[in-house]
Amino acid sequence: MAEITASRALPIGEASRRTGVNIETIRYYERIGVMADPARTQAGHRAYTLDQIKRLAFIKRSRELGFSLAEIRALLALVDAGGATCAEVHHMTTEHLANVRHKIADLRAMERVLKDMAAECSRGDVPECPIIDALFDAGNGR
Amino acid sequence: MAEITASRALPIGEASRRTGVNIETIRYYERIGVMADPARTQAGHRAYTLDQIKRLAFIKRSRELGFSLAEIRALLALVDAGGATCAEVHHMTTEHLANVRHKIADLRAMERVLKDMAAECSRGDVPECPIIDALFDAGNGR
DNA sequence: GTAAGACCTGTAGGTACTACAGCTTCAAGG
DNA sequence: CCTTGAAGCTGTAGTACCTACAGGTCTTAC
Repeated sequence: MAEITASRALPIGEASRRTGVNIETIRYYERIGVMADPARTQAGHRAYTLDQIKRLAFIKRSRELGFSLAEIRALLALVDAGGATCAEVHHMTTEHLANVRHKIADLRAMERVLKDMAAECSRGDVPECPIIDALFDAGNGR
Repeated sequence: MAEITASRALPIGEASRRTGVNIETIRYYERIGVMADPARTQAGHRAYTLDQIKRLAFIKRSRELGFSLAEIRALLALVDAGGATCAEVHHMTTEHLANVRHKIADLRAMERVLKDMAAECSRGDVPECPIIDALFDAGNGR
């Protein structure tokens, strides 16, 4: 539907549908300056070009990969400056990758402890619980 | 210092030092009702008992394991009610564990994609970057 | 006595949204 | 032509979990 290039300016609802980004979120991105202000119709409705929708999709994709809006802003600035060298982008990506790996390590440490705690629990209908004890004692044990 | 049991009421700074919880955070926990209001000195300074400090350590430990404050509130309510059955606590823990594992899976998916993107990048001093392309195209490709 | 440090309250900011309220505009049917 | 419902608009407030002031009081050590 509306695959013909003639459809130059799309309303926000269509932008949302095409990118999967919530309408309120699109307006939020505009407010904080991650998305440039789009053109407006006479009535004041936002009118998006296909390029702007591509940009929105870029943001979405980057968010899905865990980039912060600040990082995305920097990536887009690199793209816009034209002088986005591959090396710079690579640097940002590997930094972010290190971040993600750090988070994974943290979560895996949590996972281990939670698993062990749960394993020691009788699941019984009794008031004594080794999980609660563990939660209390770890603070003490230090 | 002050290791003798006679030290019954400790100021907030000492509570912070003993638990590793930031002073402002302790006050925040009090404000939102996760920590009960402590006794006060004549001057209005907070005076913590060792039990309250244990409770604070419990919250810290639980936060480190990724429990939300809402979950911690529920855990503490179970403890306080006295009827904290092991089964209930076990249920909350395994639910949270599932949550943690889900997050790990998400992050690992991110990690894979980021790693692959970075690997395809020449790191060169050139404006064409496969990372940027990937970020733009994935949104399109759907 | 005084000066540094610890404590107090209350408010604002940060991140990334989401959800209203209360209004205007557009599109289609009767 | 008019109405109705969907979609759009602005602006504000709420979510989670803190953190960081500002501007004051109190305690402690010299």
